[in-house]
This record gives sequence, C-alpha cells and structure tokens, in this order.
Amino acid sequence: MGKGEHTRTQIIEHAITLARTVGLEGVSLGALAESAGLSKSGLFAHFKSKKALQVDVVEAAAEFFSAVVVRPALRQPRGESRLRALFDNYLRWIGSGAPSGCIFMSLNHEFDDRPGPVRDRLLQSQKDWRNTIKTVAQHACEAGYFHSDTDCDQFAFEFMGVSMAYDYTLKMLQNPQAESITIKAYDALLQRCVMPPDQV
Amino acid sequence: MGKGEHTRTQIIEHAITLARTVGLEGVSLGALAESAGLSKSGLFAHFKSKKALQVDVVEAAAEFFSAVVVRPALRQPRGESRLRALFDNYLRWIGSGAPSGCIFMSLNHEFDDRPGPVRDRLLQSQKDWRNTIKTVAQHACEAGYFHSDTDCDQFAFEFMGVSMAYDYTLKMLQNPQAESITIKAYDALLQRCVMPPDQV
DNA sequence: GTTGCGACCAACCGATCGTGCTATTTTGCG
DNA sequence: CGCAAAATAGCACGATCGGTTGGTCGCAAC
Repeated sequence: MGKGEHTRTQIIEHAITLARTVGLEGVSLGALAESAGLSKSGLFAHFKSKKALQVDVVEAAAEFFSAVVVRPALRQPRGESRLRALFDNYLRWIGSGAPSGCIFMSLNHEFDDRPGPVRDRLLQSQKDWRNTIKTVAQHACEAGYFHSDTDCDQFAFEFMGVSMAYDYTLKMLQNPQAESITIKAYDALLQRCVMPPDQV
Repeated sequence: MGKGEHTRTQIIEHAITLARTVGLEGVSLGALAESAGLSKSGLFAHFKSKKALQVDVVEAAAEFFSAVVVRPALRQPRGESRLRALFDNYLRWIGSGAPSGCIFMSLNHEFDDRPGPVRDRLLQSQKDWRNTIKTVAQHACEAGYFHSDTDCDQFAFEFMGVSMAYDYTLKMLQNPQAESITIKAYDALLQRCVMPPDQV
C-alpha cells in the first residue's frame, strides 16, 4: 500500500469522526483538511469530488461495521449464540465510539430525503444489515430456538426499533440506564420468539 | 395579529418544510428567503440570528406536534382509548406530511451532538413527549387496562422504538408495508402490558 | 399634510464554500 | 546517487454563507 492510500484512509477516518457531530454534508473540505493535517488542495487530490468522498466514507463505515459487528457474529454457530453475538456486538457498536451512537442512524436521517449516490450506498448497507438480522433469525427458527412460525421480517423490524431507541436514549436523552433498558426490551422481544423450554 | 407576525409564521413554516430534506443547519437564509418570497434582509429582520430562527422553528414544530398529536389524545378518556388515540395520532404524524416522517427524529439526530439552545429546546420537547407517553400508560395501569406492575418507563422506551423503526422503514427503506408492520409491533407491545380479559 | 413607524429590499461585507490549475516537495526505484 | 512519478501545497476562481447598512414604501395618528 503506497503512501497515498494510507493518507486517503486517514482522511476518511477523520471524515467519519467529524460527520458524527456535524453530519456528512456538514463536513467541509477545509475543516477536514485541517483535521487531517493537510492542505485543502492536497486533500482534494485524493477524491474526484465531495460527493465521491461522501460515498467513500459510507463505504468505509459499512466495511468497518461488517468487520466489528457482522463477521464476528457469523463465526458463532447458527442459532441462539449467533443471534446473541449479533445483538451484543451491535449494542457495543452503538454504545462505543467517540462520540458514541450509530453513525448509520444519523446518516439515514440526513439522507433519507436526499436522493443520490450517497443515499443509494447507505440504503444498500441498510438492506444488507437487515438481511443479516433476518437470516440469523431464520437460522434460530431452523435450530428450534425460535418458534418455527416466527415472522423474521417482523423480528428484524422490532430489533431495529429497540436499537434505535437505544441510540436515542443514549445520545439525546443521555439516560445512564439506556443499556439496561435496552437489554430488557431485547429480552422481551426474544421471549415472544423462543420456544418454551418444555417444548424443546 | 399584525402583518409582521403573519409573515414570520409563514417563514417558519417554509423553514420546517425545507428542514425536512436538508436539515435545520442546511436551511440557508438565502434559500429560505427565496422559498418564502422575500429578500434575504427582509427575512432576516424577523429574527435576531440564524440560531434564534432555528430555536423558533423547533418551538413551532413542538407546538404543532402538541396540537395534532398530544392534545386531541388527551381529550379521550383515560386508559385504553387515550392510549389508542395517542398511538393513532402519532402514526399519522409520522406517516403524513411532505415529505413524510417525523421531523423531530431527524432533528434529534442532527443535534444530539451539537450542544446549544437548539438542542436544549429539542430535548425539552422530547422529555415532554416521553412524559406524556409514560403518564398515559400509567393511567392505563390505574384503569386496570395494564397490569399494575407494568414498567411505564420501559413501555415508553419500546413505544419510541417501534415509532422510530416505522419512520425508518417508511422513509429510508420505503417499504409500503411499513404501517402494517408497525401496527403489529405495537399490538405485540400492548399484549405484554394488558391484563388478560379473564382477570378484568 | 407631515410625521413616525413597521415591513421590506438592494447592495454590500468578510469569510468560507467546492473546485480547478500550477508549482513544489517527497517518495520509491534503477 | 539521479530521476520520474506520486503526493502535496499555493493560489485563485466564482458562488454562497450569515449578517449589516442605509434607505424606501405604505399606512396610521395627529
């Protein structure tokens, strides 16, 4: 990997950090250059345009998400433990970071009414994520952990709901009990889906 | 109401509309002036600063929310029907409008990491709303509709979760079944809280 | 009829925006 | 080392940003 590639990666990391607080549109090239320690034109040479930079940022964030949330969970055996890992990792993803919170939830709201390549890439990552949840839930059904008639689309929907409420309670309300409330909600959701032990 | 007041109200309405797609920071005074049919300076004369305008916008949105969601629900009798009305109105609030979606959910994500008067006002409205949900749920307990040991904070949390997932499924995923999925999720949440009929 | 005031506007300010074009420096290879 | 290529910086551009200034217009009170 050449030097340019390395710098480029660092730029994107700084962009992600800035975007967490001011949004992706709010990241100006001047501010980003200063944050990354380059001149504005030196930075700009790495990207074709600001829009392209934004797409690259979403791309990088999606890759990072997959690396720390999805792939580790997929290394767990199908069924309960994989589902558990998916939830644990996601909880950590949302709760950690500086500043904390899931960057995709912010970006989703920023771009849900802004058609274009950024929204398109964002939507793709969201569909992937949602599909992952759904598939993992289906495995839980096949493994006999969930009721076989569990609606896995519905499960994914409510799973996302709990996660969003967590992000909101953590970042906006700054409720220190956010995590424990979230775990309770998730447990309640699970309880509706799992087979009663005497039926296993 | 003088002419100035009327113009001012119209400006804020245009600002709310624009903010739905570009965010509140993204509403420039120039674009807002053009949208409202005034000169930039003519518009600016109505506000002390852009920040003050933003606070006024949040204020107006909160008032509107209260008028179309909260107050009509509070006219219903305590217990089941008031809770039902609260949910129905909120669902309509999220699903209607142009463009659709709850503007507070967007603003929350935009300002959750931006300390200042806008965030403060936003947080206040969120606490009010959350408190409304909680209180209405408590009334449902007192009326014997909910189990008396229902955790109403937990209920409010999960209620918000379902609502956020709705907003997301509607605006980002653009799933036409968003509403029916949401109603199912809400019913499941209710089912955990309501007294079984034979115990009533 | 003129005086006073609220509503509004054109022109402008310095700063910053994204984005080119042209050096200049730095890097990696022979 | 020397040298081409890659990486970065300097500089300038038109546009737009939030905000200011000075003033005009219509209307109501006197």
